Amino acid sequence: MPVGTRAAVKAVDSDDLIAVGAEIVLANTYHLMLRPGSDLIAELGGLHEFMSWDGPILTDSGGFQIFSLQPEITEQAAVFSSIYDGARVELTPEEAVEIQEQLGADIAMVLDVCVGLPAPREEVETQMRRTLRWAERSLSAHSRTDQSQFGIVQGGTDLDLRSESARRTAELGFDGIAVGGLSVGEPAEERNAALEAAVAELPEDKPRYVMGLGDTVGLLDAIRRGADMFDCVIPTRLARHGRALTRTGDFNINRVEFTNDPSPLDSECRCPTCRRYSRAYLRHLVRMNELSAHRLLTIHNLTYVLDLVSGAREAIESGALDEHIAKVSSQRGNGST
RNA sequence: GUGGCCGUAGCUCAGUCUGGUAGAGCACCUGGUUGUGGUCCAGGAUGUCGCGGGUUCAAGUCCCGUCGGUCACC
Repeated sequence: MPVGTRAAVKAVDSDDLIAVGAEIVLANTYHLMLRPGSDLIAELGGLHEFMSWDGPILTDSGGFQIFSLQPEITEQAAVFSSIYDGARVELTPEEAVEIQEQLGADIAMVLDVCVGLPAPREEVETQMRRTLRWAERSLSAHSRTDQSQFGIVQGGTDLDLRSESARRTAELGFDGIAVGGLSVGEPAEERNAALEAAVAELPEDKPRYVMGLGDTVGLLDAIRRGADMFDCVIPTRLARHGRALTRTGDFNINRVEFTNDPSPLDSECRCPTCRRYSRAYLRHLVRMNELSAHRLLTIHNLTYVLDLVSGAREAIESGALDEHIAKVSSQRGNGST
C-alpha cells in the first residue's frame, strides 16, 4: 500500500497510482481528523470521493502517531497537541473507530500503542496489554458492516509477548490482523523472530498485515514468513530524497557517476519514468530541485515495490517462492534498503 | 591622473588593528531515513591567502613595490 497520510500520496495523483498498479492506498486518521476534518470529508461524500480514488482505502488509526509524536497516554485516550496549532487533541479508541467510519475507509485499523525499540520489557508488556483492551473497545464501537476492521499485534521483540498478543488479538475475531511495532529500531533478526512468533498464532484465512515495513529485504523476509499486506513510506520518501530502488540495487541518483548516464533507472522496469527518462535527466531534475523529480522518482519507486510483491505473489501461486527470493537477492547483490 | 576601499576554498566572506597549526556558511562528495513535514542527521574533500621583494625565529597579518577590481574627485 502506498502511503497517502493526508489523503494524498506525496508527489503523485490517482491517475499515477493507477499507472503504477496500486490496488489500495493508506490514509491516516490522526492527520485527517485535524485537517481537513472528518466531518468535512463525510459531507463531501467520504474519502474515496474526496480524493477521487475508486480503489480500496485503509486508514491507519493514529496509533503510529502515538509512537512518533509521543502524546500523553492514559487508559482512556491518547492526548496529543496538534501538529498544526498546538491545540490539545484527545483521541480515544472509540473516536478512532468513529472517525474512520466517517471517512468511509474500506479497512479501519484499531488504535494501538506502538513502542519504540529498544524498550524495557515492562513497558512493552504494559502497552501490549493496553492495546488488547483498546482492541476490545474498538470492536464494540465498530458499527459499519461495509467496513473491515483490523486488530494490531504488539509485544516488541519479546517472543512470549508477541505470541500472547497475536493469539488474543486473533481470538477477538477481527477481519484481519496487523503486526505493528516492528521496524522501529530493532535488528532484522529480532524483527523476523517476533514476526514468526506472531504469525504462528494468526489464522491462515485472514489477511496478515505488517505495518510500516517496506524495504526490499524486509518485505521478502516477511512474505516468506506468511505476511500478506504492507505499507511503507520508503518508496515515496526515498524518491523525494533522490534515492532509486532497482532490481540491481538501490542508489542515490545524485551521485556524480550518473551525470551523463543515458540508461533508465532500472532497465527491466515497466514504469513510465523508466520508459522515457534517463538517469542523467533525472539526476539533473533532482539537483535542480525540479518538482517533476519528486513525481517521476515516486512513480518509479512505487512501481518497483509493487512489482516486487506481485512477483512474490505469483511465485507463491506457482509454489516457487524460495527460488524467487533467491533470484531477487542475487540480482540485487548487496544493494541496501 | 590623484585618492579611498577591496583581492583568502567553486561562491559569499571572517581572520589583518595586536605576527604564532588557514576558517565559517553555502555549494560539492559519500552514507543514513520504515503505520510521512518535501526534512533532518552523520561523515568527507577543498587553498600559489592576487604577484614579487623586505623585516622577523616565525608573515594571510607589518613594510616597499607591482597587477587587477571598484568608488570618488579632476
